[in-house]
Amino acid sequence: MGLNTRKQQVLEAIVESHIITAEPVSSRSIARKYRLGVSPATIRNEMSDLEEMGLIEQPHTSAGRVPSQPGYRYYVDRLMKKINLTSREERIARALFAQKAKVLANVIQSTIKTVTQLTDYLVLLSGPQLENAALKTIKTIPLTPDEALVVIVTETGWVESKVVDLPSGLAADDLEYIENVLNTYFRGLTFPQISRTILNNVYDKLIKQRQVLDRIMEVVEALLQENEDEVIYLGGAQNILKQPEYTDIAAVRNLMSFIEDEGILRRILHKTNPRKVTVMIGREINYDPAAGYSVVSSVYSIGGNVVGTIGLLGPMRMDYARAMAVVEYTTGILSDVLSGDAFF
Amino acid sequence: MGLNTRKQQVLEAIVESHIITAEPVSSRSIARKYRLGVSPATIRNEMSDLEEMGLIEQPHTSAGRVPSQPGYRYYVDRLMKKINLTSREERIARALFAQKAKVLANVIQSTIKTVTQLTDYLVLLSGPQLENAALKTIKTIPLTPDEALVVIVTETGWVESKVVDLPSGLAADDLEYIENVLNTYFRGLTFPQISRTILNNVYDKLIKQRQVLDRIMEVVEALLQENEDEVIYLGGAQNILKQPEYTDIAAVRNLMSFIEDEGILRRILHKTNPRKVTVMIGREINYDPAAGYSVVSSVYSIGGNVVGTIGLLGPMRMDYARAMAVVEYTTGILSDVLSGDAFF
DNA sequence: CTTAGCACTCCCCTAATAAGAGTGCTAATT
DNA sequence: AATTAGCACTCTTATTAGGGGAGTGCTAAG
Repeated sequence: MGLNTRKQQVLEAIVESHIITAEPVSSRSIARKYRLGVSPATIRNEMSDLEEMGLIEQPHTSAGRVPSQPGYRYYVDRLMKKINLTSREERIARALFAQKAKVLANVIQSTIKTVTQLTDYLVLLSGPQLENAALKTIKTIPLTPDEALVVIVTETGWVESKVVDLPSGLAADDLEYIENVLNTYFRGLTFPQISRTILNNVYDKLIKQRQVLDRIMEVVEALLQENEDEVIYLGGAQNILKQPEYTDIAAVRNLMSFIEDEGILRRILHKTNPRKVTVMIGREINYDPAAGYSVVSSVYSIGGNVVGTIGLLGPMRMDYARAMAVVEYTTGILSDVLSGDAFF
Repeated sequence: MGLNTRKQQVLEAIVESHIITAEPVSSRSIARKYRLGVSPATIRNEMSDLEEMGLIEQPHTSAGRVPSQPGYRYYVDRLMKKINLTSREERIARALFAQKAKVLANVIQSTIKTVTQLTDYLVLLSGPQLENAALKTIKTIPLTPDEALVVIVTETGWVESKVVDLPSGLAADDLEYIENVLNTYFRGLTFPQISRTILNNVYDKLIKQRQVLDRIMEVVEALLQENEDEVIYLGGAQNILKQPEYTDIAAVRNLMSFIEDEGILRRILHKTNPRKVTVMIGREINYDPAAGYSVVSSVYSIGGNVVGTIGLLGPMRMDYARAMAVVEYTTGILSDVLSGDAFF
């Protein structure tokens, strides 16, 4: 779509104005606020052309224009200038990640908190997945005669724990012995490697304690499983009520009902391009109830391996430049924190 | 307030009808649905009296009547019949608690999930607090040269963990030695006992590793602190949109803004009577923005010690009987689970 | 004491009207 | 040939007015 300079300027003005005001944009307001050096009548002619091209549309005969989904797409791809967070905002974001603890729940919580402070959109957070992390230590802590806590530590400093049931009549020594064997055989391996290949090997050494081992492997697998199922965490639901499109309850309900479907959210986040910040606009999301929304997302990684995604969901009228800056920056520091290259 | 039988019947009819319909109740609808054997005119006379007593009120001259805050109070205290959950509902609730793991995050999550499934109100959950739990084991797991995971297990099977920074140049032996000393001295004591009395004692034994000990005690105290600050967890925010009073966005915003203030929620839950299910109606909450809401709450305990509260927040027009049954039942099984008397 | 009957009040829905914003077209201007 | 001033036209939104209806309060009769 080859647009001459002025058409581009008009489209840009319409998108940016509508992002701010959430109202249809009139020719006169463009002439006033963006000095294009032409009269409203000229702008009206350009608008008429842009509408014919499908880049903008008119809510009704005598209203201003609103960007269409292709219009936003054109804007994001060709007109929008990339922005960065202010150094103050970057400081806020870094401060929230300053904790060293890499317990899943903590990291998720601070990430969501950070991102909700930086935007008024709904935050979608997937992962992090342990799949590619190498095991460092497995520890067991007896709790009761028939329960023990299994703690798993990865090379990347990731800590997960879970309570397991033990078969009755298990000596304390047994547990310790198992722990030793597991540590010897599994150290340095990733979880898929553990569960797929070496398992039989270890079973031989531990025939006596097979039942316990089974339980512990169940835990390891459960942890993996959780990550394959990839729970999606949500945040900022209050925030999004600040957006003017959610002034009637029907819109809120519609939003709520569709974000309750985790499967959909997962599918949406999975469409994120691992190599750059991804923007999905309206129908591009490919899911009817989400037609009025957009998602800006970016992956984060541990030591180069993608482990999760941060997404921002908002109305199509999103501040794309800002949303992109936020997810880019937060996935960046999250990757650093998780990879252990923290710069604090 | 001595009400004759018929006045009580009329009040009961008004409250129960309004709880169901959310609309003002007319004399005629009472005569039709509740067979009191009198005409609407007679009921109107009674209503007039009830209004004079302040138990019901009229939104406007030609509307039916709506219960007032004292009216709900009278109903809850004197008219309402206590109900129980159906056995099917009880099964649902128990199933969700069937997991053995007593990791804080898990218990909180299943509790909230359970209660949101049983009601359409907002769920407030405080605690559980470790304050009164006796220590069973402290374990340390080295992660990196300068970080370790500290795991604390209580006699009640409670597990908490946190990552601590270590001073540089600490030998692995040191950590193990500290662990031993701590376990020897602290086993069986509650956290307040630990931090208040014995501390100096242990310090003598561990002069060499004082720095590490300081760090570990910081963690113990942080855990206590967290519980003194008593985080309030929320659930069911979507649920409450089902209530007809929240069909306009202003009501939703009002609700949202006041539940964002954790201090208030904490104060409200703290007013729960530890010996029975507590109902706070409208202005009884003693907080202006909450004047239109009610809270039904009940505490739960570990081995007889109160450790937390479950509350349901909804419009004044709440189904009190049901809400009371829900919090009573869930705090009951929660106490059992936490005290280790699980009956599964 | 109860109740039928009726006037009265107030809400809520609908239709009608006015005001306003913005366009599209035409004709004049550069 | 492109731009623009001017104006008629359209559609929305806000306001007002009126009718219908629900429900009460009062009065007088049972």
